[in-house]
Amino acid sequence: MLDLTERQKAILMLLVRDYIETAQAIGSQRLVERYHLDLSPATIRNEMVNLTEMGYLRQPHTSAGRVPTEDGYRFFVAHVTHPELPENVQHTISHQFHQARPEVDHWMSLAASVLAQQAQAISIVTAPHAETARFKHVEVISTQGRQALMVLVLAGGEVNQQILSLSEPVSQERLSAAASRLNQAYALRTYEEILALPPRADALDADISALIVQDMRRLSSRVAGELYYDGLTNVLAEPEFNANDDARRALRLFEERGALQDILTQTMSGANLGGVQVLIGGEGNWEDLRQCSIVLSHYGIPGFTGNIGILGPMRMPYSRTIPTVRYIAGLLSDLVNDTFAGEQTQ
Amino acid sequence: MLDLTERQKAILMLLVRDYIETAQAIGSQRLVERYHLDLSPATIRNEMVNLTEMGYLRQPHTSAGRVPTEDGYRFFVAHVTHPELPENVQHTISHQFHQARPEVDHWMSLAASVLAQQAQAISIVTAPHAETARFKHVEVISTQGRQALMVLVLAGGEVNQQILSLSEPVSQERLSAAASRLNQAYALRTYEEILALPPRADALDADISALIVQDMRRLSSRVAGELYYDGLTNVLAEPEFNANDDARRALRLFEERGALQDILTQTMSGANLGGVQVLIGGEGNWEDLRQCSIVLSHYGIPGFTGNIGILGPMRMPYSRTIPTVRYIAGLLSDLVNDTFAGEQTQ
DNA sequence: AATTAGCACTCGCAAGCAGGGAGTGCTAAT
DNA sequence: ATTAGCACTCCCTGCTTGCGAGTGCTAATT
Repeated sequence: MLDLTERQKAILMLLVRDYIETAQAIGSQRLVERYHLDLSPATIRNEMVNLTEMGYLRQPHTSAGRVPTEDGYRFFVAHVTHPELPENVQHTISHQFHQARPEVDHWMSLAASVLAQQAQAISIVTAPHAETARFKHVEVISTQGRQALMVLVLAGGEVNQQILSLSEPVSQERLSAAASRLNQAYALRTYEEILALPPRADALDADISALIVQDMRRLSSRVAGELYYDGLTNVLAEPEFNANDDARRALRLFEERGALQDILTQTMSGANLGGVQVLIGGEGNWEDLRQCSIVLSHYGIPGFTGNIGILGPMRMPYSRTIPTVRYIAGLLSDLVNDTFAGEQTQ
Repeated sequence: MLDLTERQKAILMLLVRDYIETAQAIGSQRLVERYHLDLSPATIRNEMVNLTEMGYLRQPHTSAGRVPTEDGYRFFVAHVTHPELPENVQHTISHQFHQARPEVDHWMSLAASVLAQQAQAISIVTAPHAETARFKHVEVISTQGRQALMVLVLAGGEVNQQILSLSEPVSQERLSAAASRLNQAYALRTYEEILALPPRADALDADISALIVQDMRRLSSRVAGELYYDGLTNVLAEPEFNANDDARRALRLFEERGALQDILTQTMSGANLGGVQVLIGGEGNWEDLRQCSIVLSHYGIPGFTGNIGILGPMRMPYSRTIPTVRYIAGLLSDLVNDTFAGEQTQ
């Protein structure tokens, strides 16, 4: 990447651009014609040989045009200018967006749906997730006999419900009283802080408390909130995924959510809030993504963030996708900021 | 369907069975050989002509074997015996199932995943949903400034969270007091009953109350609880969906959840609790499902039910799928019964 | 020394064609 | 009523062929 001449760079950029548009191997003559280059095809060919040797291009077969390699795409993404999204697109998106009902999960699925539609690919959105879970509120509701439903709300609005099996039937009054005592005692504490407190004297309180701690521990260990996605069918239309079981393997990521968690963690670990990360061809780590790219960004406020991104074919219109992801991430950040900022900085 | 001779019926059943296994047009000779019929291929051919005229079979092209029509599948499903699931499969399933964590949403996604894996198709599960929403509990949690998070719990355990924008900042104490008053006043009422009560005197109470009613109205109008599904990639492996955009159209149903709601409503409206409904080829109503079949069942207890089912190619091993759906529906019913039965009958 | 024209060569792809095979419908014999 | 026999249909496969886009190399040009 260091030793590319200006001309090589120009050729590479044009070629990748053209290939992204047309999905066909690009030949020297075609390149000269489409972009009115002041060079002969033969010269282009010589440079193509160089670029191929350097690993930026490859030939699907002898006597075919050139196609970008993963490194070729990486170079392209690193050097292409990502324009601001056009005004009218920004308006369309923000308009769709402000029709959201005031439920957090509706925001998320709306963001997923708008992004999928804009990018014509699979969108990935995770709900905002607090880095350290803090207790906000618990409610225990008797359902029948020894069963009760525990609703645990964390600071930041994550809600978790769970069935609680008691050793004997307990009245709603006693359950409410216990919840109220715990609310008092645990307000805004982490599960570690709760564990450090003296154990609850009352047996019922202790049971509920144990479940709270177990729940909070599990939520703390998660790296992201609930997953939303949309646009699966967009990607099935792409030529590289037709009749190809690479597509199946990539889609299976969504069914084994663990894998996706891994990817999110590893990719976003070093990223700062505004930055968009691009993961091309699985980067050698994820075999199932060999044909795919992922464009990912954080959103939110420090300590309370989610992820938003796109999964599509490696041949993806990055110069459009990246600004789109960035723009919608910005909208979500604003939303989180308006709604939750106070709580985290208290 | 009335006027089929025993022999015609036997031929039709065998042919459908064979086609489901092999996905290839079935010829007369093949049928005789595989099933050692005591008839000549010519006789079979004559009967095939009849069955074709009656609309149970068709030829992909002249001089090819026969393939079932939608009516052919319907006949098959109506007349095939659905054996009990083998003991060991039952054990496997119920074992996987009892490892569920005690959260309702985990049950649902586990059911979806187990079913998808067993049937090698797309599973559909909706969370249990009360026919009439009854208020159980509300909690209002201040987040920052004028924003608050309202958590509404319905009898039956459906939980809904929503952002509440107040006209001015309100302390957590006042919010809790208001919630407590409303909990007292609205316990186990429907939204119609709440509307019939005298309006709340306090302005804050009235605001929250309005949101509760709005939320409950929306939840009441829904026909099913939250949707879970799994196994999308199973179906992409089927030959009829390769490089075929019918597959895309069918999968898009999951992204436009409205369509799926329609299907659930219309299909299950008349069905009783144990009964499994089979929807073949979209039944003429859903163009997008022309190539697909859906096997659906209710589960739950009267007044508090969900749906569970399978979407797969029309060429589906019904005699396995149907018992599997039935069995898992039974498991879910037991679970709902154990956890929530008391509440609904109170 | 860099660029380019010229050219032989490679290889995928589509079209065309032949042969085989599975399966059919019809007719006549059983 | 059933079946053997048979001509016919049509898909599928493999093979050949020609075409075209594109390459790499060499020698000429600037």
